[in-house]
Amino acid sequence: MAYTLQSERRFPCQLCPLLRQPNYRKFGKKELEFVAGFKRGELTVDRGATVLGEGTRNPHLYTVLTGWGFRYKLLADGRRQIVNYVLLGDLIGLQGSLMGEMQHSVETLSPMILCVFERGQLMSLYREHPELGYDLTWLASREESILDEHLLSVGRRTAMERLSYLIAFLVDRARAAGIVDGSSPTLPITQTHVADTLGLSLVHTNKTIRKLADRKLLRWAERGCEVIDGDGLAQLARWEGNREWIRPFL
Amino acid sequence: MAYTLQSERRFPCQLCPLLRQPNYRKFGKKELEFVAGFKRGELTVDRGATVLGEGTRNPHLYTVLTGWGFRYKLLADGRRQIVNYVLLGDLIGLQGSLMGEMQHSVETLSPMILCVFERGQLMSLYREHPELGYDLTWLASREESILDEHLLSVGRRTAMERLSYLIAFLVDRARAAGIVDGSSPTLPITQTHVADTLGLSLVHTNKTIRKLADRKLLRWAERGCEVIDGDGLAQLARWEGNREWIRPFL
DNA sequence: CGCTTACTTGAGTCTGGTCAAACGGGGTGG
DNA sequence: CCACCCCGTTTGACCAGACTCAAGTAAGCG
Repeated sequence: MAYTLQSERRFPCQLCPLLRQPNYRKFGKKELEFVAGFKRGELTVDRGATVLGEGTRNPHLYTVLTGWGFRYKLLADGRRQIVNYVLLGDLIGLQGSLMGEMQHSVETLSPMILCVFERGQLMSLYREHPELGYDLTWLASREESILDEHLLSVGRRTAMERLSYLIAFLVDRARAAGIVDGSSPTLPITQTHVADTLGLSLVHTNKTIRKLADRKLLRWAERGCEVIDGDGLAQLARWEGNREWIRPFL
Repeated sequence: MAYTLQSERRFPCQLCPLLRQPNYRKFGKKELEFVAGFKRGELTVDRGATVLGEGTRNPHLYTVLTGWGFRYKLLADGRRQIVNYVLLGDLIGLQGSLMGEMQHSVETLSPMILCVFERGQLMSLYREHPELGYDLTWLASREESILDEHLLSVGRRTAMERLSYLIAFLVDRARAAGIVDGSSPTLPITQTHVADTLGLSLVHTNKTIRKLADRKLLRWAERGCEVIDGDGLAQLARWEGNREWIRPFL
């Protein structure tokens, strides 16, 4: 696992790739300057690296600039539950910054570049740029509503519905983030990740995936899920979809 | 279902019962004045009333002054998932205020008195009192970390562990809110609520409750759960407990 | 070439679901 | 005052969705 903290920047804020995404909100000049000053550097990590660990106190906050990752919690005996995924523009470590200690871990699914911020400066953000403070609450609130939906899924949907929901959800987010192309986007996850997200065993997850593959709603590739019919999946899960037009980020 | 919006106030902010709770943070004088100005009135609702409905746009935000309630989501065919409970000092409707439309509903478990705020004035809160804005993010972030734990529970714990966790969790929150007394506090929930929280059927929930009752960890009363050994329950669930010292509120 | 990771598949088991019925308490209309 | 009903709880019988165990294949890598 290689961690690289760069002082020279591949993505100075003024050229931040997030600014070019159509459904990511724009910054005012002053805000952009403030955020640029807030930024401490960039962190590059390999696939499979742990960005933040449960129980730790990390002095940093991160925004995802490229790549995929996931948040999870463990029980003492190793049972794992993935609670959500992180991608372009998502903020990592806010919960730890506010409550002191991380209550979950974050691991990458692909190589990832992160924008690094200083925890300690958070309060000055609220003081000097109330709109950015509002945006942070917005992000936390959005996470909350995603978790509500996941909980509904794991608690009350059948295995088939859960799987359909998850894949539809992920492809929806990837589309909103503008990081997938064309008609059959591919998600960089393994069946083990799917199982640990849905609260199912690996074997049963595999059998459920086969059924959806037989129905031509998706195809399973090496280390990834190729989504053939996202709408069909959403429908099967009775899921309304994320209706999200413009989102903030830091 | 009776809804009563009172203009005369039983709880003027200066005498807010929340100010007397030891683990609820104190307000500065200016903040208190601001919040008092932010307050629009009080709402009194019966047990079983719906405070906020999924899909609606309510111009208000609420803080719980007395009583218990729960947040839930429904699937089209009526399957219900309770995602969390609300009690003293919890903010209801923030998600809807930020994202426009409520993505979940809130129903009461007991008569409830709520403090009513105006959605539209939220931004001025961030501008005039950055610390309060920070506190809102804190609250959203805490909700997020509770949901993470619930997800872990529903996804990866066994029926017995889930039940133990839920009861330990609720009694912990009630204690932190200072709304339960003595050694065997009683939670105002039915077995149907428990089932819909844990993602189990009512029948199986009942059988699991019987087992814990046989082990003398709890006793089931009329419409409620009397908790005999909260620590034993937490241990059985392998749950660490909420370590929360001081919390904010509005 | 051997090792590891990811995916598959079959067989047998078990946790938890469904169906059905019954009980007790509280409220209500006759 | 009583009969009835509804709600919440309880229990038994049976069923099934999901789990565990086990084994095997294919691809990628040092």
